[in-house]
Amino acid sequence: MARSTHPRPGKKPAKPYHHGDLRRALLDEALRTIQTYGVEHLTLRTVGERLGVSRSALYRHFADKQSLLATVGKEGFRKLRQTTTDAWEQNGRGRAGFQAMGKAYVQFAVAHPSHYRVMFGGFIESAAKDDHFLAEAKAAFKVLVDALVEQQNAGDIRRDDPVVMARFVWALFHGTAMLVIDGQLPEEVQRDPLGHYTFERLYASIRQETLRT
Amino acid sequence: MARSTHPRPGKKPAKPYHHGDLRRALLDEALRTIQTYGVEHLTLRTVGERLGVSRSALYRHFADKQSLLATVGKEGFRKLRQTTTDAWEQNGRGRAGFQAMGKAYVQFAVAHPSHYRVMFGGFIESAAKDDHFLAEAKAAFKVLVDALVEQQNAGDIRRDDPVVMARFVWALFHGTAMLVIDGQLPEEVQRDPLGHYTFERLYASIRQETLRT
DNA sequence: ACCTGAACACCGTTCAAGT
DNA sequence: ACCTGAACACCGTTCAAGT
Repeated sequence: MARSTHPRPGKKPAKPYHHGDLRRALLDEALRTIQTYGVEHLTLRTVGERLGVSRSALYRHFADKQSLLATVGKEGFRKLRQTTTDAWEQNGRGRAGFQAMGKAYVQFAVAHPSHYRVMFGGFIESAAKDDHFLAEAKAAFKVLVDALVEQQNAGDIRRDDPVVMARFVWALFHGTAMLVIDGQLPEEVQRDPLGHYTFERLYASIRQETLRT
Repeated sequence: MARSTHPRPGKKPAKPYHHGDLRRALLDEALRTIQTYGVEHLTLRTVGERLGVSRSALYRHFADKQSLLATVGKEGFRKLRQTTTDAWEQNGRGRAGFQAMGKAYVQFAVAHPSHYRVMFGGFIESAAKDDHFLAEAKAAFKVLVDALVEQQNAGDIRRDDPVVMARFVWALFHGTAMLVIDGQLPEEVQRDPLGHYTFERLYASIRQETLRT
């Protein structure tokens, strides 16, 4: 553990300067600021100050503010993936699991509106969306595709191209989430994010029609 | 038409200082900057400079940057309303008109992504959303509701609460628009914004089922 | 009534210098 | 290797002063 000589593979020398893990601390503090005050109020100076660190210390760990933001967004996609996966698996998959997944999706956005906006709101310039970011976003989308494929195999829903179906479903979840956190939907809808009606109509549109022979 | 004596008590003295209508010019220039470089690159200084006017001249016409942005957003809702109304009316209403309306909606977002983001992306703080802004947003939504009611009366679609239906449809349009302008959907989808599949599934979910007696 | 110009309190980012 | 502190070129907003 006392190794301080390492060419590349070394990422964390385990012997820090100020913090145990300043990079992690910066990310946490940034997220905290974003959640509390919104992305537009996130300043590197305050983040540094709050950690008792110079405002330029951040540049040891991130290329710039965009890079910090991209990492925050990336971690958002990971959390979103986990919460939707859990909802799907812990609610018996199938139709009930799928509904739980949709609710979990929208609820994530409602619970972390600013974080969700960082992921989708155009704050991260495309130049900053590195491979890790894109991979994480893709993985979150794949959860949806997988859930659809499984329901297709169970004969519950239509056998359309699952990726095309997933985009359709995603648009509905995403649109609902965005409208809710933008305050465009009334209070009542905020309490029941992905409402019964929405899911009923969604499922009606993708379920396997019983063939009339 | 040659009236320079205007209806409402002294708004524009018709005798300007620098520009014929600096307020209008500021809005146009702001929108131009937003469309070209994005909201996050909009600075009052550059807007002023570009119009050959001091950077503080703006404060004669708007309370602050938020107020300018709110007006830009408000005008976006008006344009959106006009384009969707036109699509609906010029395509024979009914199912075809409704599809045209959906396409027009998403196409508006694709053609003016930054403008659309100003309207929905949380750039305008809720304090800045005055009555005019909210009224314009509401009016844009009403177009959708009206189109649904008309289709209900024609017996084409379900007789659910039209406002609830409209929210459902809106979420789908909005989600599609947002995902497209965020680059989350592949190129092909960008060229055909509200794809055939999406509309097919949407209409299947809201159309009036033929009753089997 | 409308606009200017200087001033203020903020930004993100860079870079020589410290340990 | 990691961080500091001063410097730079930017912001939005205010306000006395000009016409």
